[in-house]
Amino acid sequence: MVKEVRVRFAPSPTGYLHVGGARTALFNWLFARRHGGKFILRIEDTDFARSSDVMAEGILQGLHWLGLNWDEGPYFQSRRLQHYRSFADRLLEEGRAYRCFCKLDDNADRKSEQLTKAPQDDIRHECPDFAAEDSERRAGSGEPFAIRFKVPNDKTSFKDLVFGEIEVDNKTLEDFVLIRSDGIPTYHLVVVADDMDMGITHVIRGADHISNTPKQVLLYQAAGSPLPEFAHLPLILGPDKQRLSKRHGATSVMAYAEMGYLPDAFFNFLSLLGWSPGDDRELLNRKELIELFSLKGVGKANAVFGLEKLDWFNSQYLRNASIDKLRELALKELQTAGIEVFEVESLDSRLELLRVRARKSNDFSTIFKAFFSDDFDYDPAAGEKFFEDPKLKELIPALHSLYLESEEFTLESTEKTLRRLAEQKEVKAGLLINAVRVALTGQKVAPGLFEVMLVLGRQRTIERLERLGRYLNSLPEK
RNA sequence: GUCCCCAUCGUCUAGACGGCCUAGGACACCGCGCUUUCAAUGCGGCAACACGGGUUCGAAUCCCGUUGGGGACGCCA
Repeated sequence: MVKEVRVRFAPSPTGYLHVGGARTALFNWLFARRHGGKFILRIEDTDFARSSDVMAEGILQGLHWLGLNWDEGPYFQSRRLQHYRSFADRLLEEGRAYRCFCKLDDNADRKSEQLTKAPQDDIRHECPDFAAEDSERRAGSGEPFAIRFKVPNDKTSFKDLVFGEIEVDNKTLEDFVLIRSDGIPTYHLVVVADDMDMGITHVIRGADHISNTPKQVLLYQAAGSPLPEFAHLPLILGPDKQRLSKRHGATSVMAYAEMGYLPDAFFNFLSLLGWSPGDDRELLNRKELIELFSLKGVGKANAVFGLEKLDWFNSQYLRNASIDKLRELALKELQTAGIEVFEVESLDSRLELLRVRARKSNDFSTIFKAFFSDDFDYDPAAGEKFFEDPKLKELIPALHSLYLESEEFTLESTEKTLRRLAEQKEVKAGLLINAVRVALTGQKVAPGLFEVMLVLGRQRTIERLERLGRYLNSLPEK
């Protein structure tokens, strides 16, 4: 019997769930589902200063939105502090770690210093590894200390399922801190302790953790524990190939939810960032994705997060959504926008007309507002372009009365009526069509005009023509 | 600066064993058709193996170097 696959997503609640984190969570989820394993959620909140419950909540919300349900957790590291202490104490006893009595301030600016400092071969921590008795004595006297791991003089390597064999000389590793002087464990210690405790079989995370991995490998070895499999995912960059940041616009997953992207579309799009099924398929639902997912399909090169294709995916999902789903989406969007929808009973026919044209669900409350509410404005640019002709002042009322009086109101009849009028008045049908389009939809682009009429109904069509008539008359003479 | 990693169209990518690649698909873009507009759709087009050396009968695929990019170097995660 093969060991059950157990993977985890371990965000730190110091920010929202961002695109990169979501992709990591997504791959972990896919991998777990593919292998019938467990997807575990763990909140890495040992940085008390920067962590917050609000952020943790936001991350959970983002995962929910994407449909990334977890099987265990969320575990909060802040509630497991005792656990980590004993791990560190054991390393201390075994002489694999030592107390560091350096003053905190001495190290505060270490980072900036390091970047400007001349190259140095050995970046090993300067704090002496005191003799055991000495160390005990100082600790006993209440002197504050941190616990550092004693990096052995050797080389450390591990196999990465994506990047292959990676080896570093331990000389390039500092004696990193395991327990801070305030007693709180650091990242390296807690990840390893938890991953061991939770029986994580595959550590799937961003490539920014590659250079952290040797330190963690050392910890596994010190603990005498077998290594999990590691799989590092290439990073997601902004269009300028720089690390994705607020400069690039929205990086929070929930921001995409608010912009009107569908979770399924976002899910699909994200799945293809850094991974490929190996063939040309792109529109893949969750079930297919689960079946197809493999770490072998993960590429090594960083990927740029580009919005055009996301938009395309979204429009595809909008187009293919069931009418029930579409209605739910539109209603929700219109509600949040504070738009009161007329004739909800006949909503579906309008949605069917719009679905191929919609790119985001926000479109329903913006460019397609006139299909749901009588309270809409003419797009100024559209008016400028199509209301110019003075003949319209006569034509629109004429059309209005024709529609009012005609017996039928069908696709054919409405078109015939309009075209005949244009012919009689010796104007191009386009003149009327364009103006009427703006009258009915407020926009210069819309679905086929006569379909729009039908879907709005005779009554509304007439009312809107009337409205345009009044509007034209209110316009100052040229 | 040091260490690690990466490198196919503008973007996402296909490309197990080197020959099936005059490098495929998708998005975007540009034409044409359809058409009352836009979208959709049909057809067509533009567009890449970073560079230089090897290895080989043969390299996008292997090796080395160069250049470029990214990541990591915290008592952050």
